[in-house]
Amino acid sequence: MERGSAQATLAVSTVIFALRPDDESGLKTLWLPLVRRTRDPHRDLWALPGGWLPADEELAAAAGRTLRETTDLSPRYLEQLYTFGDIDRSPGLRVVSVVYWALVRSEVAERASVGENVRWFAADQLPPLAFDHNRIVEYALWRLRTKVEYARIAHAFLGDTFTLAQLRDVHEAVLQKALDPANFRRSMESSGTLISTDQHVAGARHRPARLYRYDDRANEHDPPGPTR
Amino acid sequence: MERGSAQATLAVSTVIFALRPDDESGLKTLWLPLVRRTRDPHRDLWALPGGWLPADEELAAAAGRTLRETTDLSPRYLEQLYTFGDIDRSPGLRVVSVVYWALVRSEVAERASVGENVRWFAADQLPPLAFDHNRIVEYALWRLRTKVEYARIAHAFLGDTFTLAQLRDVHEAVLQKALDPANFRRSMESSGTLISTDQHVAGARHRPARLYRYDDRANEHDPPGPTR
DNA sequence: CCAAAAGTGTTGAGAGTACACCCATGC
DNA sequence: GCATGGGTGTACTCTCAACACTTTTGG
Repeated sequence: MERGSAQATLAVSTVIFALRPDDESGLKTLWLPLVRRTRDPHRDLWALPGGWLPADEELAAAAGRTLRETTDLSPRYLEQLYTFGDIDRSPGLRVVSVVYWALVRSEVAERASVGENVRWFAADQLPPLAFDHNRIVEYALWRLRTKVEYARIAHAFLGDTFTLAQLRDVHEAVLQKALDPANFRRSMESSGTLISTDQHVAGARHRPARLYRYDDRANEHDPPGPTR
Repeated sequence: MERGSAQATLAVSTVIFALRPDDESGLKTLWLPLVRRTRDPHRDLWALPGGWLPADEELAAAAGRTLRETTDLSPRYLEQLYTFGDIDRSPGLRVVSVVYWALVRSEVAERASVGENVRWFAADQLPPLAFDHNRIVEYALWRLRTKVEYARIAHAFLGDTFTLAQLRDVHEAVLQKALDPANFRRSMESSGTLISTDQHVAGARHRPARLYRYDDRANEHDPPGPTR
């Protein structure tokens, strides 16, 4: 097996999700940051953050780095999504992109740096993007919504402690449907991933809500993923 | 974004599963073909079939081609598994491998070509393999066993028509546990992926079993995968 | 008739859903 | 008090596992 002369080029891109209140409805929806391309191909179109893979950098590290470079944020969740490598996905050059998807904290994303060439978009109202990036985002959205282990995912959008209402808000925003508060409480309590604290949130004109914490030990068991 | 000088090299490998009766127990178990490395690194160790990615070949096509080259078989199922790219996974050279997993027909795999440098191994009794290939196979096994849409997968191991007992055998071999025939029948019948034929299999000293066919239309709906 | 697997019926446990209802707070 | 969301109780449906039972063949 000798390495052939004609080679494909390796890139790493990241789909970064955050939860932000919609400007009009106020409901929380999924947003993601895109970067404006400053050169051809697809100059001036919006695209996923990413870049060529340096030979001395791990794949996930490259994804996390481009995430920090474009948003000044650190990922709370980062996972490989898929590798896209269609021959004609980039004009002229054969580019194979290993795509990651990441979740970042909502509140932090509010004050995240946005410049002329970085902008946040509502995930389901994207303009036409460069390359096959619309398809990639669609697939990332599908993966997010059909992911079984919601526990880690929902937690990635929240702070260290949170109320069940906040957690339910996250689930509702991701799943795009209302959840019964009573049943949601029970299913969370029986999932074994939550630790109830003694703290409560006062200040609202109703009964104070108890604060919960995520149980990190819940991760130690099952995940037989590719990275161990 | 200029392409850096130091580049990683792209390879495509495939984990190929077939169902064969174990030599001793006679029970069906998962087997996979490996190729012996004829050069360094890891000369003489067994490894997954694969090779460098030609710039003019699609990823899945490269996976299917190496499958045919090593086994003379055509894949009945082929899906991208994961992309492995740890810096130190190959000594000396930075290699990023896009790994696919495939299923082939059991009976056909029986008479598949095996030479000095190709051999079939029981999937859960592998020797130490080259590179990180043990880890890759482990992950492929996990994906196979936790895959939700068993319909397509189990069908990939069978012929065009099959009895419910044969289909149940496949499920039992993959899941490594016995299934209740009555309940299995009902769950299959209600899944909407089977078409019952009027044919029956005679010759056994018990009631003849009806033959079923897989309903290809069942695939047209849901799959929002990365490839459309 | 007998063994063996095909195929049917029935039951109970558990998960998920809908919804009525009580609790504690700010105003 | 009253509105509001936090939190509890309960009944209903549906899925699934367990298993008794009937059917149809070969020997």
